[in-house]
Amino acid sequence: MTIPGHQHETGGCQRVNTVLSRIGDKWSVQVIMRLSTGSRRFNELKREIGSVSQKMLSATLRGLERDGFVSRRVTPSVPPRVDYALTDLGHELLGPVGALGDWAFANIDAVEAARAAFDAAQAQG
Amino acid sequence: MTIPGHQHETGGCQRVNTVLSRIGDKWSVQVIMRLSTGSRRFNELKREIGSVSQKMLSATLRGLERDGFVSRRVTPSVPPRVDYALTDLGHELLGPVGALGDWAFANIDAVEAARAAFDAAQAQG
DNA sequence: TAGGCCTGGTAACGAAAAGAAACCACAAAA
DNA sequence: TTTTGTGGTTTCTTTTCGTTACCAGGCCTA
Repeated sequence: MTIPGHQHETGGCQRVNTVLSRIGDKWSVQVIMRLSTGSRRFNELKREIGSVSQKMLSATLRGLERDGFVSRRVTPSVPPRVDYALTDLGHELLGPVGALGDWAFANIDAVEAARAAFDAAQAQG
Repeated sequence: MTIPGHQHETGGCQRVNTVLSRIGDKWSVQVIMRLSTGSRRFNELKREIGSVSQKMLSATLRGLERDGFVSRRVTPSVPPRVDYALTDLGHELLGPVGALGDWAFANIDAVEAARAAFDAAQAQG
């Protein structure tokens, strides 16, 4: 399979998917977008995002760190201080992710209208 | 929060996330990419993707249909024939999704190297 | 005529992941 | 002395995922 205008084909999708699944994770996107304006501490991120649990935030940050998108800097004070920031790779990722976010933002009304129409058709049908 | 170079801010993220989470789903991306070259029947998609279960494929297609990205056309023959195709909105979505896929494809080596380095550091530390 | 295959799904069940809440050590503040 | 805050981990519950079996109903084969 070849996607028109895009150079990769299906064979590479297994490896690419491991990257896309990270980006698709809602917590990862939230974290990346917030770190785009500067580094944050663990609880700063938690407070800003609000609805994320500590467990999922730490797992998300570890995943992003493992993939090389986020750096983790520990200051061994009391209480301990941990700062997270985007790496260069993370900043590059911000380009296509931001474009997707902008598209979603621009088309959210169309999507929500489609949802409402679908739900109405289901309820009536 | 304002993302540099992007016009949306955090307040809209709840609604936008409902769109991004759909894109993040690996089955949705697979389906969208395969439908980019033309319409497919249910079992054509199932055979091409290979690893997807019927349950998840039907759930994915219903979600994409609900969001207005995919159209579903039923031909009441025996056996019944159901064709799925991208809508105009689905084709538009292909742009930013393809860009993200290209970025992931171009940077997969960097990501995998970061993963290997992280795993090695964990095993040794 | 009995059995198996094809279609596009749905129902039931076990496994895996996500989410909520409690707990940790330690120090500063109240 | 009780509370607050740090960055998590552990435990338990709920939600989701994946596998398997099953459906109708006409086709083909033996």
